[in-house]
Amino acid sequence: MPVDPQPIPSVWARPRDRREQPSLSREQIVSAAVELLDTDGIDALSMRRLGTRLGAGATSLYRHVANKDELIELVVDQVYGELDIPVPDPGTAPGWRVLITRLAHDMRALVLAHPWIASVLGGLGVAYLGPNMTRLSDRVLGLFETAGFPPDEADSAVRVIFAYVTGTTAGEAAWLTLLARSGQSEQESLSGLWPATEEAVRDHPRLHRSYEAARKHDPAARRDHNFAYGLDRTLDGLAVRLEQLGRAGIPSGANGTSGASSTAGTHGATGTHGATGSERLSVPRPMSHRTWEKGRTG
Amino acid sequence: MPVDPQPIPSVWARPRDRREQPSLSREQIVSAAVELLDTDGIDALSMRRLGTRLGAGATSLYRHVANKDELIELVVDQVYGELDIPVPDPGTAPGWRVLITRLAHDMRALVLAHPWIASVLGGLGVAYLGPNMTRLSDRVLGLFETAGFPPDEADSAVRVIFAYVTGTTAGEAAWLTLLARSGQSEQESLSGLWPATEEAVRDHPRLHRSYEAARKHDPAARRDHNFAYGLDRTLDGLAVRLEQLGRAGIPSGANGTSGASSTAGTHGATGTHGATGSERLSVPRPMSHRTWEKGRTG
DNA sequence: CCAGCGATGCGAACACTGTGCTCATCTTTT
DNA sequence: AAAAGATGAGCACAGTGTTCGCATCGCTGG
Repeated sequence: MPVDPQPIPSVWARPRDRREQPSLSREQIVSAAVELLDTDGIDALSMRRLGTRLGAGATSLYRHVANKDELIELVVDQVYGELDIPVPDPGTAPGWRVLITRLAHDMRALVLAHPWIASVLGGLGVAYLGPNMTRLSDRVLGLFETAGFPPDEADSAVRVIFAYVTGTTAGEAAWLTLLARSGQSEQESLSGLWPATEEAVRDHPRLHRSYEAARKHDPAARRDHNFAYGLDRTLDGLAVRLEQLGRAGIPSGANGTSGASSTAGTHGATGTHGATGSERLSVPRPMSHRTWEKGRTG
Repeated sequence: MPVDPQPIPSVWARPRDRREQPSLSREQIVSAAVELLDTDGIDALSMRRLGTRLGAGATSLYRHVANKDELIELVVDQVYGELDIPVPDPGTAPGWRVLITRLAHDMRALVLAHPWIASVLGGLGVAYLGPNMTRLSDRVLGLFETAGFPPDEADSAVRVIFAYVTGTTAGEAAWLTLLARSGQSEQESLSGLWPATEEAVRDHPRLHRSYEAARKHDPAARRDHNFAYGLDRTLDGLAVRLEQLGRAGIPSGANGTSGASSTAGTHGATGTHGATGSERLSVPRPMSHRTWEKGRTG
């Protein structure tokens, strides 16, 4: 139910207070919040608990932070600030692929070190205008541009790896959170879940075999492997595109090495391409599902 | 603070009641919950509201559902049930790429139709043993296997596109939720956010230019394009791998066409990433940043 | 030096939340 | 018909985010 129009609330849109460093600063609050989140998880973050943790009353925090949502925006940006981002150094040794690989692994490590981020990423606006997030985006954008992506496409490329990393790590983080809550080891938990798993995959032979095979390996190592595997595939895909672009900017048509690649390099129009007959797929087609008439409010 | 070991709670691990269809059934509850979520969003889902919506008392629901978390597990699986999954039909017309593309677009449409899923995906366990989720996984697994992936690798391949799709759509869904809450159109919201955006990207010329360029296009079309672009890149990457596999099952090493592709085809060890010496990155390492010593209030 | 004043901290209060406990009612089985 | 068990609902409890009004602190101007 759409309310009457009002500007979207965001920390970064709201002007800061005049006073820069009062006795209890915004920075202290978000740092304490991160600490609390890291030690006790997302459910433990309440304004009251955070207040007492700071030796302050619960409601005092509202002098420095408008909302709990706003606090979380700040907290997320602070955590992203822990990343050191590879600078695009044109011409010198480490290629874009190495740098992006390193960054992706660092981002994963970051999320796994603060698993509560997973619970929060999907709930908060994507308007990530925080200073650390913008810095990250800008640098990676530059990295892709020096790698050879035209400026308007580099943005799309950045989104691809960000999507992959957050998609994978969100699932991992959720699992790790569940694990921490149960107090069991990863092996123990999986063993405890095994009967239910076996029951659930009874009618799905392929999945059953997959789970069975996975059972024989160390879970953490398996997650590491899966992440690296998917990252390599994604980077392969970007490399293919880069190769296409390198061949004198031919946007579509004859593909030399890989499978059919469809999307054109510019916005707005879908690409025409080889003989796979999937041109409509580059653009959202109206889904033929009963899902549609249900929820579309706007 | 690990609690003493206790089995991980999951709906699918708990035995169902003997009684199959009582007057107020579990199915009714989750259907009503989906309805409530679709119309009023995630914040509107409370047990009391859901109860009154069903003409029942609030606490009556606990006879059929153990938790709110459990309810959400059920709700998510029900929504995933709306997907019709392409069956792997070996030899016949539509190739794996077309089928996966269609499925990915369907999954995106599904999440966008139920944007609250984004708020919930990261918070809930990955132990998706729900019947619809297992069915989906099994079919897609089969699809990749018939495409040419060896069984132990197909699982990793499935994860790649799932990660990409959920990663992208989670961000989109969060944005759409924010939008719906504000009651503005996408254009209006972006315009209202523009001053803050310009301020935030002031010191980041590349990002600034990117935002500026994006401003000239229809936001929804841009999101569509970005999704299709990333999906094509991801599929390109998988196609490359498939090609490698096709060349007589060389698991790693000599790459013919694309950039360095490294990960070995088997589980158990993380891939060696060329000469970067980044093996420590596969495991969460403590970050070395200024963020750390800040919040030490004690 | 002191008055003033805005910025800050905080207790009480409000409208909610998820959920355990208890008891009445209803359905099914013996 | 009687016994047994499943189901619905009210009450209560411990929390939650957030607002409001009041007390207090530190700094500024006279």
